[in-house]
Amino acid sequence: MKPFKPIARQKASEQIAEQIRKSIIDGLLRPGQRLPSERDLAAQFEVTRTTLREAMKKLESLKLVFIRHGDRATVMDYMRHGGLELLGDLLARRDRVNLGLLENVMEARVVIGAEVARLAARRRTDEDLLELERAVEALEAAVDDDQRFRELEFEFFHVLSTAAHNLVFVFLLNSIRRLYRNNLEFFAPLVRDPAETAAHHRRVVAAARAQDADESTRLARSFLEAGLVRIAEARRGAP
Amino acid sequence: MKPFKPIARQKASEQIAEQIRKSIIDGLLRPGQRLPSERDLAAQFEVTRTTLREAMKKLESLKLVFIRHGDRATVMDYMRHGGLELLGDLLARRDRVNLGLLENVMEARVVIGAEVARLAARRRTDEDLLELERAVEALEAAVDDDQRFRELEFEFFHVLSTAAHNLVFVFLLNSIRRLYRNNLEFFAPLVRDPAETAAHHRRVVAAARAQDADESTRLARSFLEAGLVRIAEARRGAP
DNA sequence: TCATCCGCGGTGGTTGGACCATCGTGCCAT
DNA sequence: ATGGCACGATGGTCCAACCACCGCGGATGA
Repeated sequence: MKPFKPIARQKASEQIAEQIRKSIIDGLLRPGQRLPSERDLAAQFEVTRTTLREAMKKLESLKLVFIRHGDRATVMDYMRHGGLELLGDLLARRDRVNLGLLENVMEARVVIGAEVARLAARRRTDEDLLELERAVEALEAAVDDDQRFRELEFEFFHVLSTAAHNLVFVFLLNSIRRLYRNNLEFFAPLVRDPAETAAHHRRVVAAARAQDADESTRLARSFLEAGLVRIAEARRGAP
Repeated sequence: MKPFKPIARQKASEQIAEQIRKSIIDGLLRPGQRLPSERDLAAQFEVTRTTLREAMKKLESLKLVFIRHGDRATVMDYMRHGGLELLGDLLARRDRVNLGLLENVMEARVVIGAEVARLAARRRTDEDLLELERAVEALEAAVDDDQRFRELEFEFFHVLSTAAHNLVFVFLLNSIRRLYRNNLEFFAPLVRDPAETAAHHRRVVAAARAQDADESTRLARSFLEAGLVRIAEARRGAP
């Protein structure tokens, strides 16, 4: 199908940020530890301070380092300050941790998805309902194109979270979606028959139409829990 | 007690990022719209490109703009790509939205907190239990110092999420904690009697000790739902 | 005529070097 | 002992130039 994938052009500052990020996540750089000065680091990486600084700003926004004018950067404890953006990095490590983490993601997805389905059924406006219909119809029309189907399923979840009228869940699902997109290989066990999936989502929309919150919750929960089980099985299958 | 609070020194790049960020969030800059070139923007803000660029990188990491080498930055749709970091900005707007958003946050907090309590009761190791005891004891010892009590309660939640052995919830609560810390005024309705709070958390620890997941969930849920009610009441009280 | 190639202007990415602002420290005067 | 000051280290900003990439339109050739 698509034997080639786009090459990853990476900016110098990105590469530097990545090196330091890995060092922190792998524990080589410990919380509280102070990094060398920007001038020193720039010399070590053989780039200008400008470029080095861009990398540092990135790490700062990930809450991996704390930067203060007049003092050197110090490593932060990402277990206490890190956000969901770190999941991608943690997932990509090829050791034992990642499969368990994958299960963790699905675990969270279950409770979040169930709640979103509940709220959507309870709060959806007529307009939301139209959007849901539209989204699920698009889904049904794309059962033969895996890649397109996947994108449309993302779209469906977004519409659903919008119908739930809770921005927190919208943003939460944005983060999870990004994680999913960037790590399709890992989430492969989740894919199931598109037609079956579309039929399920159709039932969720029906529950939303009927404003049946309990049914909507139940549907979403069972669907997502099935995914969790698949991930867990895949984990035990190849640990 | 503490009549003075630290002044907020703000870097030029921060101020610029903030201006653009607000323009995007307020809808003045719409998704898909292309920003002026870095050179133009730098001239408009009367700073160097270096500084302007730092601001742009910040916006990029917030998923508010998309930057590509050789082309101008384009505004992204934060409803589709934004993460939890945006909640702070959305909350701070003084119009009607923020109180509803506050309720949304607590709503999410309820389901997340309940699940964390459930998992913690089920998975806590003996070591986790020791940490929980330690955390709740520290809490009980600080019932007279509101500020310290608040910090220790954050610590308790962190320990609890660690005991749940699911990194997703750890990071999730990190984000919520940051939001809470940066917007204490808004969350004021949540504060209740420290002794009462400590007693409740003590019961959660007891449930974790007994590995009684249902009881743990019930406790956390009722506690957090009470908070949600307070927020909702405050909203109706002063809309 | 049409498709391909190529160059050019606009734009983000990087460089090098200078200067400003802030922090911590230790010396000094009071 | 206390407060003020000078100094060195370090992050923040400035400046000017050049490199790398994108889009497009005109030149080229079948």
